[in-house]
Amino acid sequence: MKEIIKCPECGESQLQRNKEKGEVLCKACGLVLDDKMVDFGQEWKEYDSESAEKRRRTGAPLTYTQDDRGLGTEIGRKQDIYRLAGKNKHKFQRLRLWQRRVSTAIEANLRLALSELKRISSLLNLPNYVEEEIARIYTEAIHKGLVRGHSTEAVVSGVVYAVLRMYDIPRTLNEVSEVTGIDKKRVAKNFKYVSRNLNIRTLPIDPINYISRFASELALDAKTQTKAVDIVQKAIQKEITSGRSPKGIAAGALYIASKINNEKKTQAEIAKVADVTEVTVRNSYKELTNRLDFLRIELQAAQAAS
DNA sequence: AAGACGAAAGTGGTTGA
DNA sequence: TCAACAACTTTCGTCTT
Repeated sequence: MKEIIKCPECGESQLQRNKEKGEVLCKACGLVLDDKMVDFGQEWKEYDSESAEKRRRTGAPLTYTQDDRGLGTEIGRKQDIYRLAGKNKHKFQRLRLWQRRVSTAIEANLRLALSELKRISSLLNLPNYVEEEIARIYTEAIHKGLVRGHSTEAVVSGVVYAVLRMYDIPRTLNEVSEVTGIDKKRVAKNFKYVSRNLNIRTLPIDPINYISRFASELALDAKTQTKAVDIVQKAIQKEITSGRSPKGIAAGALYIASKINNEKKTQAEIAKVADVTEVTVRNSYKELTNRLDFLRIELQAAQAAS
């Protein structure tokens, strides 16, 4: 699947689709062309042979986002049934009985969880296949009895965040908390809970994942964004980043980059989109400039030029 | 007046005895 | 399990532009 469009910023044609983030970005200059893009091509991806095996199918798509996997039909309630003529009445009663048998607690819970998920994923602009993955993992969770004794919504929020982390989708805990209505701490708790019990491994967040999103929210030039990425990479090499919040690092790098490229944003503006305080931006900024010599030089040069 | 800076005190999470 | 600890937040006063 190759792109033939050229980047409007630098003319290079090395565009890269980033399905996870719903973005298209230019490899050369880092410009984000479309960050609300969702859903291209197949809705699932083969990550390993095992999950691919599970999801490969023919015929009507089997989907995890509907509790009966898209194959079922609701059978009407009693009042409706008794209005039917004799012959049909009997038939429908039998069907309803059958449906009641398969309507276990699990399915009822799934139904609730999945309608919640639908709401969440549309608010977060998640690609289809991510929604599917969340549904799949929640289904797994419920079959392992992880939901018992826990609030459905809370577990869903944990699974949502876990999948976002698995796929490097830069959404913060706060954002998940906001759309789910679950307290931030509980989201984090449930994230750990499901990760532990389902053996989901997640790496620490790479600050670079946040940069393109923050930069486009601030309407920063592509050059600034590239610069910020560069700064973060150097910072990682020097091991300045470990133990620090990735959001803070990304924010600090963006602040410096914007200063260097003469399109300075205030600490407050950056703090706002990065979802950290000004103080954190400040500390990160200070730490980065202290430890990375070339930044001091470039900042001085920028100041002299203006 | 707005922005940047930093001190002080409080919070929640991690770590190591 | 508890205490020490580092990072982050909130608040606020003071400098700088």
